[in-house]
Amino acid sequence: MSTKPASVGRSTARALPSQTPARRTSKKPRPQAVRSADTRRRLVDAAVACLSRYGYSATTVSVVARQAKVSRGAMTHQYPAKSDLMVAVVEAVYEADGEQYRRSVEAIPSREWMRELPTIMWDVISRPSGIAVMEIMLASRSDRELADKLRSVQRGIDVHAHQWVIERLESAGLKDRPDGDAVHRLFVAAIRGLALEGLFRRDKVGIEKSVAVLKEIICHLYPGIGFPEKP
Amino acid sequence: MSTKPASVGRSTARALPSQTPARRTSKKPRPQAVRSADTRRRLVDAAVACLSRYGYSATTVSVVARQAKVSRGAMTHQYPAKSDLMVAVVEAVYEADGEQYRRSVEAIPSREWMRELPTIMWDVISRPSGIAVMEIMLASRSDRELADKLRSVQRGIDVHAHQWVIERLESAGLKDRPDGDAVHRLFVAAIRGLALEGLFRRDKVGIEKSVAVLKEIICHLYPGIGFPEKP
DNA sequence: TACAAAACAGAACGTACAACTTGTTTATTT
DNA sequence: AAATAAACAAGTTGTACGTTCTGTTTTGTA
Repeated sequence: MSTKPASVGRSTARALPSQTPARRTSKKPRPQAVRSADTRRRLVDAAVACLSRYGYSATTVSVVARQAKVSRGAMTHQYPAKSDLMVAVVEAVYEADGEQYRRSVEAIPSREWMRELPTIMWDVISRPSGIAVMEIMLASRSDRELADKLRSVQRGIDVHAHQWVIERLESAGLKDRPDGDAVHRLFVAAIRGLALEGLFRRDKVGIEKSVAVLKEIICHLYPGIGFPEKP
Repeated sequence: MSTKPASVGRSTARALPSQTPARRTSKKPRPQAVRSADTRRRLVDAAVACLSRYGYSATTVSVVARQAKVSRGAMTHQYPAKSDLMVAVVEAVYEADGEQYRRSVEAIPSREWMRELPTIMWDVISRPSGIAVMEIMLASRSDRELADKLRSVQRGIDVHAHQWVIERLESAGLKDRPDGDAVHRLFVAAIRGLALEGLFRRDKVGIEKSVAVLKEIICHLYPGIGFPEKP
């Protein structure tokens, strides 16, 4: 019989080691805009770290708050629901990724950047932030609320990425292939897959060899850019 | 204060719609071996379906049991812990995958199978069972118990796969590249990545185009197999 | 037929989690 | 300086989950 709910003990539920949030000593008042931005940034950074290291379901709000040295209350104030934090992560990562792409390409002699594209993509996608976004995407499959909030963010991101490559190609005097979108999607997928495998192998060298194969392949697919010289 | 555990209601916890397990009417006794195998097979099949559709954390033991039309008791008898079921899934999938590879290659004229390898790999890896295994691997990152149980299963699987390709190559009179392992890893990664993307796009055609690019690439990397003729 | 063991059924338990709630401190505005 | 609002802190609650437990039915064996 159990129509009456049993008295369930939760006596050990509050076992967090009483992390003391970093206490300020300075007397100068910090503007609210700064405080908010700082709290949010720390939460997003901590979330990326947890997601990339432990995966989505192990990334609980409590763990993120502790890692970020932010109280649960502050966290709830900035991101009322867990999904809000995850959306913030995706937004921040995409922004940072775009910046990183731009800087990487600018740092390379004009005609050679295409050959280095696989390495550039690897550097961006295999980062913890890349893994974090992948985890969030996977999790959104079983979380309608998260999926809905992500929909608006995700819209148009991949389109821009390929468009950007096309412009770069043209400014180098090269024509894109008719199936250029398929090639681009394939490269992203390949590097995502390699990054995934990297989560389970400490063998970095083997994966770097696969990225090198990608560089050879891109020279086959776009003969105009020439083969990479052996150093 | 809360040293005394609060009386927490769980009155709505057993809200499952009272799924009646399929009741037998036949009088002939079924051997235990058959009953066990049937229960296990149904649980594994249901787990694969849930994993591929909803992801790991949404694949709860209750959901799997209901989907499999198996009682929770029967489930616990066969697979005491959730991780045991997941290990069974991985074992079953790998076995089925190997069988599928063998059959696919045998169904193709000897010198052409290499050109079709991307399609063959796509057919195997992008199946629900392939997605399910990926989900389990990802989940094992934050579940030491699952990771430990998987370690013994996973050992030596990828090695066998590449070894198998090498043998096939040699029996066709072709020599593998010195970086053949990197190529193989790259192809698996690419198809995994494409399969992942397929979870979020209904655009099957676009992904098929990417697989077609893979076929072109493999002909570049192994010139001996010739280019695929346009039909 | 008797008895043991496997397979099954489902309720009960403890816990971890996200969300909610209440109270306190710090910054901004008037 | 007073009032208001933002930021923060932490305790509380409901619930979903994996596991464990107790009891029942079916199959195998002596």
